[in-house]
Amino acid sequence: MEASRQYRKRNAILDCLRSTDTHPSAEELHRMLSQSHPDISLATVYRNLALFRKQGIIQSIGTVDGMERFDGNPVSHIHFVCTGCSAVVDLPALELPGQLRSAAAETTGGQITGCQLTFSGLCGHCRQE
Amino acid sequence: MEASRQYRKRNAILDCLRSTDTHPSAEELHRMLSQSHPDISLATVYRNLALFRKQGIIQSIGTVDGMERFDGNPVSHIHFVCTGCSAVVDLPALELPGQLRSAAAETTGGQITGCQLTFSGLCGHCRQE
DNA sequence: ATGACTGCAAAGACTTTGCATCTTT
DNA sequence: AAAGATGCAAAGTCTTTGCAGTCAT
Repeated sequence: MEASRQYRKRNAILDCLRSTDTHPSAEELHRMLSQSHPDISLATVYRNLALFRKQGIIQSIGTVDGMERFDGNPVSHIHFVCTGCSAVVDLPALELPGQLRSAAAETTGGQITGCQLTFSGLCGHCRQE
Repeated sequence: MEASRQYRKRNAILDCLRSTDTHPSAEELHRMLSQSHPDISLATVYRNLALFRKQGIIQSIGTVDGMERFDGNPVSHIHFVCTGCSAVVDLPALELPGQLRSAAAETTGGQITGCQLTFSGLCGHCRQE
């Protein structure tokens, strides 16, 4: 399709982020993309990540070890960050009580637009070392 | 007292952080301290914040607008971040259900050492603009 | 003297931006 | 021709670090 050709790299970035659960940084994403798109620029990755976030189709889960980490799933959910290897994993089985969110909304005046819950600790792999 | 003279600035930094509820960045803290300690260096602020955090007597509440923000209260608690002015405030009335934490511990293998919950939205002041 | 803390400036790391180029319409 | 996307390199920010100087023991 002609129309999509203009966005080949943009789409590749989004697809790549969506196809992984490692919550990569821009640089990690760039490294992953380099295999299929050897000429992709790190600046393009940064630019498109910023665009996607502005569009609300991805989310940033904050800074780990000085690097911003991204999640292709824009829906708020709970994460676990390993303090040893900086891995970030989803905890899909857990959910924040809606009551807590509404309590926060009440306290702050009713304008909660986002929330982020992150647990931290040593992952199973790092625990063995 | 002689012994404390060596730590005058270190203590001043900790006191300053503990005496505010604005969750300042290193630079904001430095600005605040400049009034009472005109010769204090930004590097000293950074160095001591890193030390305090390693000691566990303060905590970082993450990066807001590219700058790390600190909390003189080392006990984990819930925060609200304004997406307009980047203000960070405590929500002391709220508490994370212990059940959620234990569920996370179970899922990850029992090694949860920290957690951080942050709500975001527009603060009352920014809402009026 | 020795160990510890600090200021200053340089270095480092991550991210953003300007500009020319290339592609698509 | 016009609009949009990208690569490259430079610039920008926040943070850390090396080193010399100072203070306390």
